[in-house]
Amino acid sequence: MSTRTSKRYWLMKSEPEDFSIDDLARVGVEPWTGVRNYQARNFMRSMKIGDGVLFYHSNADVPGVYGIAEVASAAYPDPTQFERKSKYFDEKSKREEPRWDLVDVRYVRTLERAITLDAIRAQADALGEDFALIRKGNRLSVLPVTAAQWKVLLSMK
DNA sequence: GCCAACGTTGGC
DNA sequence: GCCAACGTTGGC
Repeated sequence: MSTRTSKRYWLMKSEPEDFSIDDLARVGVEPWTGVRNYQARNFMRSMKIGDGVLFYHSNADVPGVYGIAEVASAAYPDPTQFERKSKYFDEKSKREEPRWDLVDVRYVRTLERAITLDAIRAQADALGEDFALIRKGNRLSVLPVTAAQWKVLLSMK
C-alpha cells in the first residue's frame, strides 16, 4: 500500500555530452547511475514509479530543460558503486549496505523548444524562492519540483 | 579554462 | 567538533 497517491515531480540533471535527452529517447529506459550526493540520493529514494521528471542539460551550450521523462522504478542500489573500473566506484560502499541508490528513468518526450536556464530565471517570481535549481550556488543534480512549478515551467513559451 | 559555491575528508 | 584543504559542479 502506498501512502502517497498523488504524482510528484522532479528535475534531474545530466551533461548532454555524457547522456542527453536524445540518448534517453534512443534507449527508452536508463538507470540513473552516478549520483554521489546524499541529498540527491535521498530524493531518489522517495521517488515513485510514474513521477514526472524534467530532463535538464547541465554543462551544455545552452543549459535548460530539454525533455520530459518519468520515474520507471523504485530506488535500488547503483551497481556502478561496486565496479572497480567505473568512475563511480566507491570503495567504502559495502554490498550488504550499499551507500548509493538510483532509479530507472523512462523517456516520455522531447520538448520542441528547450526551457532555457535564462528563461527559467526570468520566471523566478512565478516559480518562487524555493525552486532549488535557481537558488544561488545550488549544485544538486536531482531536485524536487512542485506541481505548481511544473505547470509554470511547461507553460512557458 | 576560470572560478564561485559548496560538499567531503581528515588532522587535530 | 572545528576547520583547512581538496574535489566537484556547473555557469560563463
